[in-house]
Amino acid sequence: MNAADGALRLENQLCFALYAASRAVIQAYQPLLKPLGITYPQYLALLVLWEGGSPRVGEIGERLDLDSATLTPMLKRMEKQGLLARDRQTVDQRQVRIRLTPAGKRLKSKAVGIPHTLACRYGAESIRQLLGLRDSLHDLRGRVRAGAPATA
Amino acid sequence: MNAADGALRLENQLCFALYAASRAVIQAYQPLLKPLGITYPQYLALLVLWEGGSPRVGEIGERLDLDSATLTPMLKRMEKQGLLARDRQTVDQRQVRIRLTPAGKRLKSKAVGIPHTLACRYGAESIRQLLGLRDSLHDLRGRVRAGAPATA
DNA sequence: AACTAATATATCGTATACGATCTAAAAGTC
DNA sequence: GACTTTTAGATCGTATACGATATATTAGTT
Repeated sequence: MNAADGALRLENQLCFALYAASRAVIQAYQPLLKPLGITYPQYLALLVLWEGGSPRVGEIGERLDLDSATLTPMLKRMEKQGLLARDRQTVDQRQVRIRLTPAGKRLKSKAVGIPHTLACRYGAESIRQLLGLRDSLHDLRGRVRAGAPATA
Repeated sequence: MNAADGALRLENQLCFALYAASRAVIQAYQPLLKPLGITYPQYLALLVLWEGGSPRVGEIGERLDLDSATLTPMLKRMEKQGLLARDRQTVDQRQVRIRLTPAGKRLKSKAVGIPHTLACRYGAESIRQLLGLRDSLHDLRGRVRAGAPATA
């Protein structure tokens, strides 16, 4: 019943609110992604690829904040599903470019309705609120990451 | 370049803002949790246990939104580390109660400073903003979960 | 009491995450 | 040009998540 109890209470933690909300939203995507045969992280990778171009593994990683330890196996699974191809470059043989197959490109048309469907499921009073929340989260991420390097 | 492109742009997605911010914040916890020898989900379970009592696996799961498939292995790891004990009840042999060992209780004193340290790392202009963000996230989680049952 | 339904965990399989390390190739240096 | 450093991915080990199923036990029904 001391002061620390309030500070350590689960529901008071911003981190838990984030963790729980993130998982809840990802679960809300499941019924929409299952018909497409993809997982939520795969959907994020496809969002990057649908924007065009043939990014390298590392470029996708920069967008999603994921490293090759996560991306390489995931991209290989997507390759096996026929959604994309992984081409090791000849100019710089360290690099691997990712490009969508026709099947991967076709999925985009099936996905266009997803953001709107989810926006409805968010059930917010106003879109503006959701946009504000989104921007606050991007800000928070930036501040937390900025504070990360102990050498700064 | 049609309207759908904006809707499918990665940075426009609230879900991605959540996903990325959640992972960034969890990573910010790592340097603080490593000295305690625990992971972030284990820290969340300890927050529940430090509140007192000997909750069942399912009760911890209700608080954290996690099921036994995730909790049972995690709690077993924590048991092996000597942080807690898993007692199958004799009254109802299906139930397993979790109670902290002295070592598990001692960890609390090492953790009391963590929320404050993180609050600083969030680098927000005001605490009020962070509290507002936290509450918005809890609201969002409630709305998304409420919309989940397709039979409702 | 025998049978059925519901409940509480546990287990299994698959897919992330991520720190640490490995490998190969490119870049920089003397 | 041989040597060192850096870089891009890949691999390994461990720890979550979570849908699906299994197991054991209790509750409910007739």
